[in-house]
Amino acid sequence: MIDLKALRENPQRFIDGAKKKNYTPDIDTLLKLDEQRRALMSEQEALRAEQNKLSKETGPRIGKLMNELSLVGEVEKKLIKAEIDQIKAAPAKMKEQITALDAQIAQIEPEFNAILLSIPLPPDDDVPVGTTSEDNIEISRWAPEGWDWDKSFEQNKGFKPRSHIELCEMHKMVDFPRGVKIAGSRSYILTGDGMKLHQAILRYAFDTMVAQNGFTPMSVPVLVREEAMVGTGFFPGGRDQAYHINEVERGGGYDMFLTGTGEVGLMGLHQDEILDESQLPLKYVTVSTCFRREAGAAGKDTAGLYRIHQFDKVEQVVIDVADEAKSRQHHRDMMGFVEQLLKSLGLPHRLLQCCTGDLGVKNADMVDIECWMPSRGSVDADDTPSGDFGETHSASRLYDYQCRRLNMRYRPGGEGGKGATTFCHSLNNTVAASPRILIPIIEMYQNADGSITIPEALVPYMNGQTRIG
RNA sequence: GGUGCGGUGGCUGAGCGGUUAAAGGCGCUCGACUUGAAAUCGAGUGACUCCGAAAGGGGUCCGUGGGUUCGAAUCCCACCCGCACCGCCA
Repeated sequence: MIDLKALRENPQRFIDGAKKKNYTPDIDTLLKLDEQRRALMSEQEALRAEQNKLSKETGPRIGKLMNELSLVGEVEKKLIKAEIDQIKAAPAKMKEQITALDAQIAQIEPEFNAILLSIPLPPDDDVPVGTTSEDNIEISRWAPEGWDWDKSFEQNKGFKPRSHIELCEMHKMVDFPRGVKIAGSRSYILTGDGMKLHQAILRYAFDTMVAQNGFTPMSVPVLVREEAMVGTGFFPGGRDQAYHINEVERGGGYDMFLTGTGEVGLMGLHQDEILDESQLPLKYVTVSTCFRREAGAAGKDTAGLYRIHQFDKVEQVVIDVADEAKSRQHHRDMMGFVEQLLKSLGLPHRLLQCCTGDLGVKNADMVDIECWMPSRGSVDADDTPSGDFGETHSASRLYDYQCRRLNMRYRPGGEGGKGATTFCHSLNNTVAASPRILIPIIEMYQNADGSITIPEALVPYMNGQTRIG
């Protein structure tokens, strides 16, 4: 959520920001509603103040009279009752007005909140302006020794690549038909070495974050309440992307949603808390199953392990003080951890600075990391794919947008600090999402005969196995 | 699923119709004592929001939402969450 005060002071900044991101929130209406709402509220507050003052004066008086009532005779009783009624009349009138104002405010509120929640965080000024992912800008790329970016896979390796789909079938690593039989389109079953490799990469990524990079390991719920989805900024915008467990319809108290990333659980941890500055930064890592409806992606990437409804992901999250420089440093660090991991796996990859149009509501800045996937890209006359990058990671910097929604604050000023409570900054980044990351691993480590060499770093996680097929 | 109890400030915990933003304790801040520290003593210390340059003032908040009442943390209803015991299942 954006800062309403900041919006009042400088609406243009948010109008421009939304435009750069290709969003069209009705900011004018919001400002109007905000003004109306505040006018009504201060009117109501004035009445309340008067009411409070009055009841402070008359309250004890009524109490005293009520007491006397039981002690006196019939004649006095009548007199006292009359006095009580008189005293009661004044605040009763005020109550009517207050209730009426209440109703007016309640009428404004739903639209007001809906617009406020939908206003995107303006992108940072150093984020390139653009409309689609086409406008993203490559920052850097890396490949292991022996890989020449100017040459095709065949020229590099001396043989034509097989796609991960072919390779998985060859070695019985994935059973697509049965996955579809059980769970429908975009479903799969990892089998044998496929499942082993999947577990190996997840465990390797997770262990690295914990043991080398100092992250605290956590488990998280993947079935969550709506508040967690709204709080982390995925709702209302991304409602279509989440599976919805309709518990209310069958008599339950509330509906639930399957999370599309461990970020929801990790960020939800400290919802509504005031943290001690000395606790920060919090660095969490989790591995969780992720669910995505892929609504709107019909017909896109239908084959293989690239775009699927369910996968597992190691996710890193950092929560720290509201300091832009620190946030930027965390962002770099978190990307560094991924690069380190990809280098240790020998996977060619690049960093892409996402343009404003590709950011989504909650990000001020986002960098995607893409691995080279030989089976992607265009196909030549010979039916050989050109290879292309495929997104495997996404590193987001959100300032306080998410923590504001989650009401996650800290007290600045050192131990037990005395400063005004401040919303934290948050960041998140993928560490490894599998099976998608199996695509570059399998395809880049294939040999001419179709066998697959296990990347050295994963061998310990494969019980010493060095080869598939 | 059944029964019982409970959800109050950064934490703990009292209050159970008006004098309650809410005792006490812990924590924290400042001060005194001390060579320094600990201990001790004294003072202070909720969040959010509106108006204001500030000083200051107003309002809201005792799980959430309704209701009763002139007035609700306190009474009533619904829901959410937690704990204990029983039952059932792993």
